[in-house]
Amino acid sequence: MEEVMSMIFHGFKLVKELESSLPEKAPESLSVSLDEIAKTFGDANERLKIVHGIKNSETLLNQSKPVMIASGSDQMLMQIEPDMMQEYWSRCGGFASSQGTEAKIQRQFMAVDGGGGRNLTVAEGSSGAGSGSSTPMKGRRKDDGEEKTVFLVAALRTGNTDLPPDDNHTWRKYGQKEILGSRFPRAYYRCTHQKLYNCPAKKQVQRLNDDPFTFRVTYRGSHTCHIYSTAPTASAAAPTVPISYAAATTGHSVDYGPALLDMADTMFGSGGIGANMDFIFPCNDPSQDHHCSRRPDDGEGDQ
DNA sequence: GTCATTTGACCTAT
DNA sequence: ATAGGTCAAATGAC
Repeated sequence: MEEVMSMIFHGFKLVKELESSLPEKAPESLSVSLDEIAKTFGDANERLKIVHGIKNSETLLNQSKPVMIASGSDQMLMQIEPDMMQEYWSRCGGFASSQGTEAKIQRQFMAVDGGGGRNLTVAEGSSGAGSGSSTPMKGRRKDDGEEKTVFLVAALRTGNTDLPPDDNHTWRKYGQKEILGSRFPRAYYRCTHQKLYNCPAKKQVQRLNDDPFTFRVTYRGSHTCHIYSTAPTASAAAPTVPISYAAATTGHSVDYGPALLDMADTMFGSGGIGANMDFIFPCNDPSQDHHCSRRPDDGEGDQ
């Protein structure tokens, strides 16, 4: 299994390298790079199937509820189980939204995919690249050009089901509102360190109408805080839920196999889109600024 | 006492 | 006018 993980992370590394050199990439060279990336994930996929005796990844999707990740700007795409989400959170310490070059790469893959791939979800809106504005304006509308990333995240099925999975950032709830046409209210969170570090990161959490066990989590803005904290996500309302526990209590598989398989499948194995690595492994990207991911023993509030 | 959550009011975009 | 997003006082937990 570690070998598969290694292959997949190597694939991500290749994607990152491609991303950074994209502007000056010749078409031939680009094609070679894409082939290499596709082969890496394809190999990982095949290896997974061998290791887990998997014949048809579709059946896995019926066994474990995935997490969908989408970009509000570019209508995309990813489906990952909660434990995988935790994995990349922990590796990257945060998330970032697409903009600029990454968005271009993404669109290229959208074209390759033809838009007919399975496991796709369409994110709301079509807002452009984020402005990162921290203008203290009340009641600003959701599609005002600020960057936005949408996740569909499986809720816990036992314990406190009101909590979305931990995302390695600390949030303070500042509002809740009934939304027209929605059975469930939308909760508004901002970064715990908003005041102290003027961190503009925010997120909204809302249950889906047709699936109360799935949260739609919308992230806006980037973390600019450079502090770690211990408070649990979305909630000081409950004790910190260990990552593994969160995954286990969802009733979903805690085995990386199916998750990685599907990830690879989605991206490359079955016409997936896949170049949106910045949604999934945004780390090492100097243009992104998430530094306030959680660390076990540091308490830092803003009040 | 400190800090997070709740919730009604307010502000702004549509 | 309405809906979505935010503020801030009240409240509760620790």
